Amino acid sequence: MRTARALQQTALTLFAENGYDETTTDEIAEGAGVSPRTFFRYFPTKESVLFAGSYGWYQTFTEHYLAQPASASDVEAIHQTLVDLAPELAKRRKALDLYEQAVASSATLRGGVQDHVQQDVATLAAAIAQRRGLAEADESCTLLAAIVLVTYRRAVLRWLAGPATKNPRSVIDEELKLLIAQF
Amino acid sequence: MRTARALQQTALTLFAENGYDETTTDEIAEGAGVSPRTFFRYFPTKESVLFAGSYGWYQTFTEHYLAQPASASDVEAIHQTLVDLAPELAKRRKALDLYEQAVASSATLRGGVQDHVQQDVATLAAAIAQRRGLAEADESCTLLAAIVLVTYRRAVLRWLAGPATKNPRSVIDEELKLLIAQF
DNA sequence: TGTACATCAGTGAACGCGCGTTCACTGATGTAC
DNA sequence: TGTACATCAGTGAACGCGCGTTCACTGATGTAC
Repeated sequence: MRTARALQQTALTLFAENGYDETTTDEIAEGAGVSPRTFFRYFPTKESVLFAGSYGWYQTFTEHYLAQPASASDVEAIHQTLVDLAPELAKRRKALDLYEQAVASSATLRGGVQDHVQQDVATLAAAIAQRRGLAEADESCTLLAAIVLVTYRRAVLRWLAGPATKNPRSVIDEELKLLIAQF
Repeated sequence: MRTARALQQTALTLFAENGYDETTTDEIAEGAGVSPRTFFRYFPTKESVLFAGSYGWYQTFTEHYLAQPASASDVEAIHQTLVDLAPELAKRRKALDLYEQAVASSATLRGGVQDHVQQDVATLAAAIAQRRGLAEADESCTLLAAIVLVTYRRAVLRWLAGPATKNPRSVIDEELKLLIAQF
């Protein structure tokens, strides 16, 4: 497992520095101090080394979301949940920054990200449905989930683009405010 | 140019039928009745054969959008514009259907689509800014553009999933209604 | 009308490259008795 | 304490595959004069 971690770290750094397409699996293996063949012992594809271990975020989202007071509207509850989780986000800033640099470097990766986002939309939609007292997510829940994720992702990218000292909370507040003001 | 068209048509059909990753450039060339080498005379990459010629939509969008009455809100004006262009959309249903089947078959393609969507977001944001009397798009314009495109893409996919006889307008109306009801 | 030349769509062959697979191996660590 | 065996991380070599490139060519069509 130490080797797997080393491969992931090396890959993340090289992808961010030199670009995903410009980085070969051989280079990653070399950087991690193992033979080229060993890479494929741990990761079935080149892409999977980047996405491994990026789960769990939206599970904790669901927990916090369902704990919001019933008096809050859906959008208010989502907003408050994102604010609750902002400190957690701040902790992961460095890794997220490398990750987004890697993603920015390659259309292939953006495809993979999109697939993960679709998963997250489904998770979020299920949480919204549950809070609304529905058995399962309908089109309305899914639409809201998709919109929220677009907005949230924008907030994260804007936060990463700014100074490292800035709190993510203020960007999240601002983005949500912009969202509500559209209607 | 006849050859280019033949390659595009063949590619679209093969991608939709057998999947993008499972289709080789050699097969496309063979289907179009030319040698394998000829494919790369017309398209620099395999991906580009799918995206070639999918421009212009958002230019006509901008025209119609700016012609909406000033009394309409941004969202109302966008809604009306999409309704205006619905017949145009209906005409292209067959091609769009194949295109979306192809996209659904491959993560690589979804990456390319995402890049095009980002272009469209910028175009749309510029149009919104213009209608608002701004010199250039600010964060608010870009956010609205991104949200609208997510919503519109959902509408198109839902329309394609339904019976071929159905008018896209009703799905667009419904989706926009769902959007507004969230706030 | 005929000759010379230019242009341009399409071809053939060979190759580089990087991902991912297959098969058989080494060498360290642990476990049974 | 020592021997036999199992397990498992990591390796080496060779290969298939498909994208995309490079270089030199053919053969049809058009144009100049």
